[in-house]
Amino acid sequence: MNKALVETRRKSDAGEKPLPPPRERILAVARDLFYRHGLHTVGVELIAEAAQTNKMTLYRHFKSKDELVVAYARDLATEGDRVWERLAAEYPDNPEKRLAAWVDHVEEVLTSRYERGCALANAAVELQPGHPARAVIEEYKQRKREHLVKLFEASRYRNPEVVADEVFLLFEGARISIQCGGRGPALRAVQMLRGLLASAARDA
Amino acid sequence: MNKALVETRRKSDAGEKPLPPPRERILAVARDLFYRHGLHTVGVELIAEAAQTNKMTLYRHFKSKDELVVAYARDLATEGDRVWERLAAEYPDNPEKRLAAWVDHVEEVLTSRYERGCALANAAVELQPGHPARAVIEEYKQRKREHLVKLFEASRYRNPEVVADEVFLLFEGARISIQCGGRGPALRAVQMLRGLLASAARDA
DNA sequence: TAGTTATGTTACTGACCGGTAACACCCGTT
DNA sequence: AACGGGTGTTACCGGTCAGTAACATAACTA
Repeated sequence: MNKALVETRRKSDAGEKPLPPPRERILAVARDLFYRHGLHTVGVELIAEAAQTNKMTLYRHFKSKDELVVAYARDLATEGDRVWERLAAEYPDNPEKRLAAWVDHVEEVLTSRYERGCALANAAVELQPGHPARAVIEEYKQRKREHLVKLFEASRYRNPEVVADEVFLLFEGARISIQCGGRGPALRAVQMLRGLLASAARDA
Repeated sequence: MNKALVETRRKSDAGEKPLPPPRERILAVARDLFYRHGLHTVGVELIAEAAQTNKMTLYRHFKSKDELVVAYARDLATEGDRVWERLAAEYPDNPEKRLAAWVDHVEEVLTSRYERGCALANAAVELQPGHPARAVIEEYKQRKREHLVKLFEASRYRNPEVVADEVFLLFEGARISIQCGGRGPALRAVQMLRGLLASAARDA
């Protein structure tokens, strides 16, 4: 009995829903494994098998492991961007509500039981300075900060850049602290954020 | 000509100062290389050679690479503890000055050109949850937070735990952000810290 | 000087991992 | 029915790396 037959039957059998294309499966698995175990400890073969495929197919979609890592980073970055798009769509004319909704989102992230820090920051730690994925990561973080600055501007905070940086640092600190500093400080970050939004100086 | 002779002569020659014992050299080199390039990308052989010794001697002092990593973490942790001891010795009766001196120290760290994030946090990112070095790291971060809490208590801040957490998170966020978010927010962290110390509610 | 301990040297193993070749197979299209 | 693109399978290469064995040599001590 050929393994290929088994897999194939699985795909075309009536009861089973068809799998997404291999590239998507690989990226999905990479997101999970890279995040949970780190980039260096997870091999391509493991990813391929967990994605119910094999190394060859993986290498037909990604020229190298490094490129898979870049795709991984891009995937995370676009997902992060989508959060901001969603917030903008939900509250197109109310930056303050958008801000509050963002904090709610932050709360969800920080209280998730699976939180192991920001996946992009973790990846940056593991990658040499010249690695192509680092550009993706740094651009994303820049965008994120810019989103915050604009939101504070639109909400008429008096020092939008300063407040944005403070919020940015609190969030980043909270995420990294969950991994190695205990949950205590991180859980308090949310109420700090809310307090900061409420008390920072604003123009009328 | 034997390489051993060269090394030996180097040690006993008049002009050259004697090297510290191998274990110290290895740890010193490990600190440098692990920090700059990460735990996984640096091999034991590279460390041994950079420490002007060899793999065998390394393995006579450290049972395994994992144990070397633990020693590395311990080394970093004790150095961090020494900062607090130094501050306590310099200002034994003035917690406010100790706090200000700590912020000065933070400023030095954050503005160093070689900053690549907190070495212990970076290590935690690279290590599986069960790794023995993680306990070292987590205990250190706990101690650090406790130091801050006590300092804020002694300085009669009204909510020492809250302020300590905020300061802690700002610092952690700043360090990680230097690596992947640009220096902008991180550099602003110091003035935020000073502002926070000045404006937080206090008794008396 | 003899003996012991720490270190240097060389060479090796065994495992893992990134990446590739060659071929067989399935499926949709024409 | 023939074709072609995407996929599965197996086996392999070359390199790297953690860890060890065995022996030689230095440094220290009694």
